[in-house]
Amino acid sequence: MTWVATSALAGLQAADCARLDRLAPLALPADTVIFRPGDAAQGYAVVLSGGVDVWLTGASGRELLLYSVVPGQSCVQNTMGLMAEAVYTAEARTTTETRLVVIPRALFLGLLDGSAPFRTLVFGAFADRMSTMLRLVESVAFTRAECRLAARVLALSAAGPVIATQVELAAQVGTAREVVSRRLDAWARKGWVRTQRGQIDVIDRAALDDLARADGGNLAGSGVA
Amino acid sequence: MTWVATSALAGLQAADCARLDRLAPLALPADTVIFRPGDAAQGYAVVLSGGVDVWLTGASGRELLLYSVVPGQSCVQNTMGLMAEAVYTAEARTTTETRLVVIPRALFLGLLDGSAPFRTLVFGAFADRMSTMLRLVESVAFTRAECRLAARVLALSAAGPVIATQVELAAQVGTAREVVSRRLDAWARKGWVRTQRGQIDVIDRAALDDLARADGGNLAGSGVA
DNA sequence: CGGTCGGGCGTGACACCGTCACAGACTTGC
DNA sequence: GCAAGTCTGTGACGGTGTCACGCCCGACCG
Repeated sequence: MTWVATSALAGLQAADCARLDRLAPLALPADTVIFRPGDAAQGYAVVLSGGVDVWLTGASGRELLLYSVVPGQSCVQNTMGLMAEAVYTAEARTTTETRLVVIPRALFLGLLDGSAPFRTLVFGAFADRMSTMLRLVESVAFTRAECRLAARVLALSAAGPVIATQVELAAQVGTAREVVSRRLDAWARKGWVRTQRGQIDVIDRAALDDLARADGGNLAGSGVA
Repeated sequence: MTWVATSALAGLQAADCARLDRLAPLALPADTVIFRPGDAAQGYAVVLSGGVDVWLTGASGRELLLYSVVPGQSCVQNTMGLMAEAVYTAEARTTTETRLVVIPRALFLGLLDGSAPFRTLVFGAFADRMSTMLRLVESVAFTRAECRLAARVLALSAAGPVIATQVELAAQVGTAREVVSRRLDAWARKGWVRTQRGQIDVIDRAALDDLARADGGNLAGSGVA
């Protein structure tokens, strides 16, 4: 039952693995809040199975999906908090039933000092997240909501029809529900999708893909030119 | 002339300091491009004097100031590149005459492995940047351009009148020049600022501060309510 | 079976924003 | 003083965020 052996931490030295294996994984139901803005970091969380979404919430209540943590990954927000005494500014919620291990602060810092492979892992994860955040800034700052929505719908449609309400989609791409409603309606009129309550069937994948790829900066202009 | 002694790296062990001191600082004129999107990271850059701004450029050519590197700090983009083999997605330019030291990849990785204080420094810097990026996402995603502009103008006005063109201000807050023009004009009509070509005098600091603090999410609504 | 309630959805109004196009004003260099 | 380049103002227009409102559907209940 050693969880370490099947995780990304399997490459560590035997002694370190043994220490980690003494930690008991947590089993959390879907939609559990793991931390909220203002909480202090307790430890380094590694997701073993399930999934965790990390959200940013604006003053007006609008939300934006920062990133999704999949099994094997950990949460940057944790890392930040442990390294720089910072406080969470985002909220993390499980998306499904999730098992995760929390490496306590002291053990985490000890491993960072003593284990080169662990350092590589943590640094790499951190750097990856940073690069994700950069792309996020880019898309939010320079891309139209319609393009972000198209990209999101495409991503969600990988496994059959998209099961999501407009409110959920709006939060995921950081826009308002009304915008989702109007865009979906426009796509449906063009025959790109079929919409029902809580579900979207993608019909013309290529059309949505074009939209998602479009810089989004000057679609208005490109229509004219 | 040992630059290390006067830098943030002064706390390292003597042997490491000596190794670092063998590196020759670079002197760069203002407005020099240090790296561009697509470049591979060469080393870990530490700014000794002057300043470096890091910009994101959208497909439409619009720009957004990601962060400013001040003396003593280093550039995350470098760190990312060194740790995760990533390439730059942003552009860095000196703002004034700048002295900086580039720690080559090998030496950087060696220090990371061997020196706990160096690790603390690098991790801390990285975590700080991450937190800056989070705030940036938040402001770009949830705050109106007018509020971001107010905040920026206030920040720049700390040392007397703001010397900047509308194009520069627009890039710094990630909006279009025309928006800057219209907002400044509106503020001027309310008596909050006085504008000249390339210069802005802040008159009513409190008014701008209110604007900058406003969530920006629902100012339209608050005017009505 | 009708009624109520709540969540999901559509839509009009309106202000803000990004883009394009263009014109006037100022600076600089000759 | 003139020309070129830069900085700035402005109108038009479509996309976006917010508010307000009403409809539809499923669930639950008497």
